[in-house]
Amino acid sequence: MAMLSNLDLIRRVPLFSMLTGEQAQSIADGVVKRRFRRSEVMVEQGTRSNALFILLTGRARVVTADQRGREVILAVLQPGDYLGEMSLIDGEPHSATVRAEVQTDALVLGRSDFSHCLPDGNSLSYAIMRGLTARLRAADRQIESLALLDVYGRVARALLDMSEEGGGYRWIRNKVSRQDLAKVVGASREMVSRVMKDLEVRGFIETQADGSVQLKETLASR
Amino acid sequence: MAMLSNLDLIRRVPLFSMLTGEQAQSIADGVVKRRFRRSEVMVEQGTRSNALFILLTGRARVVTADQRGREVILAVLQPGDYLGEMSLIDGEPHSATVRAEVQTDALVLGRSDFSHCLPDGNSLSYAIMRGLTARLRAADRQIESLALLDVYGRVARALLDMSEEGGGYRWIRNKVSRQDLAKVVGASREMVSRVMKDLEVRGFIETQADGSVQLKETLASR
DNA sequence: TCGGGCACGTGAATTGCGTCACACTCTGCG
DNA sequence: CGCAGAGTGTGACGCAATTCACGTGCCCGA
Repeated sequence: MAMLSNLDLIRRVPLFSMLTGEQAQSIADGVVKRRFRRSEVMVEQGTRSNALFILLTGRARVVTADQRGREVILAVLQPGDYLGEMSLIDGEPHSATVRAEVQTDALVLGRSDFSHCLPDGNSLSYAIMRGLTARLRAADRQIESLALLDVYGRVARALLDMSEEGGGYRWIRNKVSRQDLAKVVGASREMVSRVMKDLEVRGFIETQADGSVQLKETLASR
Repeated sequence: MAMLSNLDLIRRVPLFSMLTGEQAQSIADGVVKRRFRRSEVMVEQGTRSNALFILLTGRARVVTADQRGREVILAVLQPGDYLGEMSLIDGEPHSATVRAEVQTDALVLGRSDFSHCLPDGNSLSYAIMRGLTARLRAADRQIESLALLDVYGRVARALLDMSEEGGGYRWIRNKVSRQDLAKVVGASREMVSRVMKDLEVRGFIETQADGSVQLKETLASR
């Protein structure tokens, strides 16, 4: 490809197709082009890179992995796709790792340049965006659970997710039926029953008389 | 609860907490309060309701179900949570059904009132919002697959999702390794191998010499 | 008050799927 | 050219999890 100015590059990106000339120029001034080698990590789960990456060429893979190294592919990004926006919107660390599958070029747009394209920090639409990214993070986590964990692990994780802090312990206040829990973790009612009995016998959880459940510290480990 | 004006109600909703008095009043004028009975359907998968619902009291459950009626619970909504925004943002039908678990009151905000709180239709932030909702739809669908389908079904669905129209057939152009496909559908490499061989033998798919794959019409049925 | 849902426990039979082990075919590269 | 490494087919085996078939307690409305 011939040597192109940043402005020319931006004009080829669908994400920016609606910008006026002035806006496009402003983006162009803030943008840097960067090349990633095959299998190079573009952003890493758990870290922050404070930038938006827009793929120009190549291909990248969004993955999460458990501690044993087993991977789940959440998405494959093509030229025109972008990444890193969730972390910019809510300020949390990246929820997944992105690795270049082949040599790929990307535009890098820093946090400050990106954020003055966003709606006002306390507007309704910004609140909606935050809500969407929160749900997307939860959804990706759920996909990982379903793909990598057995019913034991999924039930334990679901219990942790539903619980809230209170008096030094984690609690689940409103009683959840095992039937419904089964529909959350994608397992049979009977299996959830057996797993929860087991968790109780082993002392990981304790259901009170009023139906609420107390979670022991040790549950998080498994 | 005492009889409250719309404006008072809105002031209690976190989603609207940042609005100025003027903006809040404008929302208050456009909003209607509606009561749903226990187990009443608030929005139905596949339809459009062109409104944003904000829970005031009660509880609602977001579910998808397959044709055999087996359900997956994607989320449980509490007072302050909202629903219907994805359909308003991208104009597509609802991707899930929401049912009230108990009697619940909700504010209903019509499309037109909602949309002039959104960023300009052709702004960058709006493009980002569309991108987020698209990924959320895909993620929810993937959760449903993992929870309800066996490896056969998940592989078939993944192939359909990756394919694109071309010359009367659906095609997958860039060769996908079975190894990677396994990481997408959450199964073992060996199992994906066996399934794909089976799909080939039964005439659902046909891999060409160049590595691309042709999908037969009949695949969609299974 | 009684009966009929509805959520729940539990055992036994069944199976889908992961794991292991091994042989085979490519492709790129020294 | 030949070797190494990566992706792949395939059978055997074991186990995790669904399915089926019960019996149980409980709440609620007639």
